[in-house]
Amino acid sequence: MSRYEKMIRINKELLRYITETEKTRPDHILRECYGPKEEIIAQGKNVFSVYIVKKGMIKCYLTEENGKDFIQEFFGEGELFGEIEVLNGTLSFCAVETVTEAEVYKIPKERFMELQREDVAFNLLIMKALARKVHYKALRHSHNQLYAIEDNILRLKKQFPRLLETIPKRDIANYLGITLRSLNRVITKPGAEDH
Amino acid sequence: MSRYEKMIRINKELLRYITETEKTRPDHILRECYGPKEEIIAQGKNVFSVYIVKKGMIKCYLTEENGKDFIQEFFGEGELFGEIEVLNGTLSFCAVETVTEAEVYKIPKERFMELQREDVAFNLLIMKALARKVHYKALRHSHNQLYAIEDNILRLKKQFPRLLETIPKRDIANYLGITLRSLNRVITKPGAEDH
DNA sequence: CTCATATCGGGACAAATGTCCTTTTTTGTG
DNA sequence: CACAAAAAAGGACATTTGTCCCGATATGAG
Repeated sequence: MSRYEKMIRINKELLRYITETEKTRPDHILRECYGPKEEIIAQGKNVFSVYIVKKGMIKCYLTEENGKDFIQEFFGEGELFGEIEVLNGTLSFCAVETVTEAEVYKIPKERFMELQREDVAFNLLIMKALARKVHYKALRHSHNQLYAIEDNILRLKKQFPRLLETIPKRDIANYLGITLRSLNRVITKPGAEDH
Repeated sequence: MSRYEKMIRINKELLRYITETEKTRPDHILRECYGPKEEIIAQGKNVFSVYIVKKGMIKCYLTEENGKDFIQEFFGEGELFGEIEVLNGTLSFCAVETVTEAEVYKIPKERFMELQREDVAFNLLIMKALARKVHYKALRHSHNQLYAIEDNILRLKKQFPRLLETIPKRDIANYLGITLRSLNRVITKPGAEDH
């Protein structure tokens, strides 16, 4: 693992905290359930709430003007989303869509901002979550850019051995910012023990 | 410009705030001056303070195990650094080094965390700064990955017309995660009016 | 001024990656 | 089951990008 975070992002601390908070002070903390492949946030639209994943896997991706998709992150338990747009008052620059069935906590933005001011512990958790995202993105971009596709795939498989059986190839390719063809070539390549 | 942020990051709001704060409540807000090409933070070391750029241009880059460098950001006036490591309690994953002469505000980490709790306005500014970084990195990574080198350079030149005369070629290449040779090829290429 | 050192520019070739297509397999739905 | 649609696999070729050079041109220290 070394210094790298797992491919599918999780945040146990935040999950624990929000679970607790929802039990003891459930004011305005909602819950929503989704089936697979449902869109939670659309690209280019207003974002009215901040979300924390309770269960399931969710992907966050953006479609470029040339039609290509790029997956920014896979969100797992405890991961946060929607906070960027709420904090900066911008439209969503990504689409957020479930991969598996999923359940999320949903906090309306006004309530979220209120919580930031009132609840110091929550505030710190959110700050840390943001800092982790920056850190993660920095390392990921650097790697993707500075190593060949093969190295990047090997790295992913080390972080997440069941990668190829769990996540559709197209998503993996979009996560790496490469074509499906290139992904297949590298996977099939002699020496790359599939399994 | 459209939805893209400038290449050299600035944060006027934060600069204004810290300037004001330093005047009226200068407790533990220090100032430091650097010449060009001085290292402010070393990769892999402890970070003891959070910094805000007062003046000058600073680069933030990381050296991969294969010896290649990747520039994460160019910091201009008001930009924040060191906060990731302080918040997460990790070692620096980047080196931070002045490009031009520069002056920075320096806040010891204990004082920074204290300010987070005490000063709601400052806290919100930092949260927003973090959210901006995530946003910026997301768009940048997506572009770099999904477009050809030529498009990426054109985009940079649109954001920052004096790019090629201001920043050394090697730095531009490291910022794009490409080789110097590839950069030169694209710049020289017929049709790419240099100027 | 002079030498050592960065920076710059580019030729020639190799390797990596993308594009375009076709085929097969799997999956989901009536 | 039958069919349409999605996912997977991969051939053939074009293009992009990297590697390894070498020479020219600044730039800075003594």
